[in-house]
Amino acid sequence: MSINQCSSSSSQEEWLKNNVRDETEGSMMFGETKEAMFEKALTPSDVGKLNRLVIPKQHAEKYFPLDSSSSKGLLLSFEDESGKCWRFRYSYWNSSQSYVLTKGWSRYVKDKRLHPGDVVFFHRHRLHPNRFFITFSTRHSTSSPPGGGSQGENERTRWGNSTSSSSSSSSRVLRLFGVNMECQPENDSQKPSTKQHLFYHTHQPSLFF
Amino acid sequence: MSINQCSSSSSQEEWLKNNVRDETEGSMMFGETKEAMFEKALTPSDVGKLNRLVIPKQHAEKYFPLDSSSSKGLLLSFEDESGKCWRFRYSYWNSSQSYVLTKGWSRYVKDKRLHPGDVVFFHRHRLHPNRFFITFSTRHSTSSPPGGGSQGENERTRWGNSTSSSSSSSSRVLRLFGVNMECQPENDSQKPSTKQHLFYHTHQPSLFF
DNA sequence: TTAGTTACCTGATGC
DNA sequence: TGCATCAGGTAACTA
Repeated sequence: MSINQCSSSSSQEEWLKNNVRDETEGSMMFGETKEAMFEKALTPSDVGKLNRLVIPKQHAEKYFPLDSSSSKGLLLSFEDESGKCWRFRYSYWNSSQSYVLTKGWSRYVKDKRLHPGDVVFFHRHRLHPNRFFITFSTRHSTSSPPGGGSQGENERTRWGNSTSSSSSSSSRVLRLFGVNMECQPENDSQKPSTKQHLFYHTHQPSLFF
Repeated sequence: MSINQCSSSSSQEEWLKNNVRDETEGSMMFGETKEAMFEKALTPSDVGKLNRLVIPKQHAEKYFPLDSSSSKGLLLSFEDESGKCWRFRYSYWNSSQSYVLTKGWSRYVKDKRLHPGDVVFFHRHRLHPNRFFITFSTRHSTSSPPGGGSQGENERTRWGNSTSSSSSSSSRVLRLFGVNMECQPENDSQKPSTKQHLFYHTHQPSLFF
């Protein structure tokens, strides 16, 4: 049913090569392999109980077009900074005239501890445009998680209070890390151990492009 | 499409004979004619806006098995305490791995004024296992309906606060009455005039087995 | 337009 | 513990 699939055949070496960092400031260059599609500053609804991410229409129609054969929605796969595969149901809601990621999205939000104001980035492979990538940056990086659960501490981009749903020019960042190239068949295995609602702490470095 | 049909050919006498009461306490005996299948204490969702009854999987698979030819669901018919026929759509929801009664269920809930904690009983005919019966008991029987609409006043079983979805041992009850053996083609004719939410009043004796 | 119906989805829970 | 179940939801279609 899904057109794109997270590749599970790539060697770790290949993946590292593909993800070599590029620190060109103010651009969305990713060496030769990745191309930025768009990013979105997360709204409270995007990380709340609605379990869905609204994708700005302009980007959705450009990068994830739905034709009549996929009017019921698609299953899209995205690799995260560790190479892990996340599958999201993608569809169009007639009632709100919006494109959304639904099933699977809430698991991602929880796993990454995303909060309003955090930004998610969507990229694709230059040579294989159906191979997608997702990463994020946290809005604030000064506070720490109470349990010391932080897995990294790189300071990164600062984001203003803008609530605009997308932008494509203020990105810096770009780092390397994370190595597991396995592609889990499903993402059910990662549940956060607590249900704390501590906003705006940095949880992961999440820097990889 | 429906396999079972409420019988409309039985004489009233036959029906009365079949429903002779059996007051054996603590058992689910029903004379010679009816066999208890299962019962369920209704949850708020079972009587709320979701318009569906979740049937515990063990009972569903035992008594209402769905094969490939009925994967789209079945129309099941049940006779109530008055001999009236109720038809419910019965199907399996892949997403939640649950068996449910959908279409028709909300009409039954409204007609019988069912509330959370009330218990519905499902039985079948010993000699004709495709002939099903449904009845219920109210959780509390001390208060009266506001409009004085009670059609009977037999005190019955008391139910604890158990929220377990099913049980098969705590039943007493068993009475006789009600006589109409006609099987209405559809149940659209009985809509309650109000949407009151007065919990736990006894509405009907609903005792007939 | 609304209510009813179908078919999705998810968190909590218990084993 | 992971997994199966189910109570409680949502979105879309339709009459």
